This record gives sequence, C-alpha cells and structure tokens, in this order.
Amino acid sequence: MGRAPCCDKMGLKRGPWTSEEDQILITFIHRNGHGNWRALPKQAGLLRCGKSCRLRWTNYLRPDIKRGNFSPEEEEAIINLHQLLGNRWSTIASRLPGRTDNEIKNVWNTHLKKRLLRMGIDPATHAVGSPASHSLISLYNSKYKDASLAPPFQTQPEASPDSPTTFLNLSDSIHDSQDLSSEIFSSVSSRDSETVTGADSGSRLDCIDSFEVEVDLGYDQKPQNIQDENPQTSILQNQDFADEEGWFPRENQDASEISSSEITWDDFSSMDGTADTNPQPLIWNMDFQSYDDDNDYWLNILRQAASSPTL
DNA sequence: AAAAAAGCCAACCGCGAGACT
DNA sequence: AAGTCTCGCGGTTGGCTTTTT
Repeated sequence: MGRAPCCDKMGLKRGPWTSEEDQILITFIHRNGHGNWRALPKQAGLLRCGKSCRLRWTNYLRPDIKRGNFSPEEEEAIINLHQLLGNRWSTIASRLPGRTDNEIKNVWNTHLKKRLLRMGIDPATHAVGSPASHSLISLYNSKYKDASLAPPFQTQPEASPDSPTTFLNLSDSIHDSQDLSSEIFSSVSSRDSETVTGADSGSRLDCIDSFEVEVDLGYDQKPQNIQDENPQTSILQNQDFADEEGWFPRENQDASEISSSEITWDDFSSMDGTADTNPQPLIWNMDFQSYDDDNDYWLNILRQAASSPTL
C-alpha cells in the first residue's frame, strides 16, 4: 500500500475549468466512459490531471447532479444525517440524490453549521446547550411581554380556562436520553387549537424573523392516528396530559385509545436503525402548519431542545 | 462611490485503502 | 510479501461575488 505520486504538474492546467474543457470532458466520457482517470486527460486531450478531471465530473458535470439551492427538507436531512454520521460527506450525499459530497460539505460549512451555532447547538455533537433552551424560553416570554397575558414559563402549566395558549413546556421535557427516538416533545399544553407566534427578540433565534406553530390538542377527541392527519405531525411523549379538567398522569390514559402502530416516525429515526424502537404512544395530535420554510427546521430544533439535559 | 469585510463555492491537497503487479 | 497505482474521501484554500461600512 503506497501513496500515489503527486501527478506531474508540468504543463498541466489548474484552476477553474473553461466551458471548452467541460465540453471535451463530457464528450469523452459519453463516448468512452471513465475507466481510468489517470489516463483520461491524455486520451481526451485535456491538459489536466486525472484527479482534476474526476473532481470536475463528479462534482459538476455529471448529468444526474441537481443544481440550485437546497430545499428546507434537504437541509433538515443534512442536519439529521450529520448528527448520525458526522463529517462523512460522501455517505450523507448518497442519501441525497443529485447532491455531491462537496456541495453538502459547503452547505454545511457555510450555512448549517452557523445556523446551529446561532441556536446554541454544538454543530459537532448536535448537543443542545442551555443557551438554545434558554432562548426558546426567552422567545416564549417575549411573545407575551407586552400582552400581559402570558403565564410565566413554568414547569407544570396549568390548564385553567382563563389561561391563554401555552407554549412548549421545555423545562418539563428535559431528560437524559441521547437516543434519537427520544428527541421529541415532552409536553405541550393548550386550551384549544391556537396559533403560537414566536418573534425575534434579539435572542439567539435571530436567524428567522418569526414563526408560527399551530397546536391542536383536540380535547374532545380521542387520540388519533397521526398518519391520518398530517405527515408532519409530531409525536408527543410525556408522563402527563391535560384536558379541560387539568393535568393528569399519563398512566391514567386508557392505553386502548392510543394508537401507535402507524405513527409516522420521522425519516431520521430509521436512517441507521438506531431509533427503530416503537415510538411512544401518541397522546395528542399536533399539527404544524407550514407558514414558512423554516417550520420543519424549527420543529427539529424544538425536538432537540426538548431533549436537552442541560436546562 | 469606494474600500473593507464577509460569504460563497469550485477546486486543490494530502491521506488512507484497496486493487494490482 | 512488498511496492505501485488508482480512487475516493475530508479538509482546506483562493478567488470571485455580495454585503456592509
């Protein structure tokens, strides 16, 4: 096992490829394939090293490459995959059709990593530190600071008829598990279906201006199958649940009313088989309406915040 | 309007691993 | 068995573009 000698740079061109070079490479590969990259440039008449040709082809000229910006879904997938796989860009790319490892690496380094950092999330470990969790609480508080309506952020929200919609009760949701399957909301309370609006208040959440989440708890309904409702529906897990009478320990819930067999578990949970345990039974439906493109992303962040052990 | 800073991304570099001789 | 070759990967760079001052 030895190292390949560095290709002879004498007389070989470097730097950006011209359209003429691209065309030569495309034409040659279409006619002959690329069995031997080292020999290819000479055969094709290109003054490039084989490595450069291979890179140009795999990262740019390949016909199956998807150009253009990454969709929010793709970005979320990258974040989730990076959490599972780390900097294994080629493996991540293999799960994102049409995207190259180089492209994904660039997107991560220029956008996604910074976004997570702004959230107080360590991009290397994806651990949610207290800054992010606190930011979410700040967000909650800022929503109500001028309305004089907000119950203070509390660990066990009341469900009194007079209380307004409450926000994600993050502090009640902290637990130690690092398992992906537990990266879910622990508790949500609401009197009814309402829209919760979060606004930027100078916190670490400044990468978006605002977001809206509709929380539909459907007090009068039995828990329903998530898949029937909305593919984006999240799974809730908690020891407690509420109805108009207040909060109840989860064990009081009739298990027969809970359907978990067809829960749509997020893609990431099955990516590497580490989270293929049965999801916790559904207690409530929670519908997230896509008011903006960041919604899915925020949904994921909130999930992770709910699993933070550091709040 | 100009300069500086920041962002972006294609391309390069060096290394490890497997195939080949 | 050992040396050589090729490929693919992840990290880094450099130059162009955009934004900010």
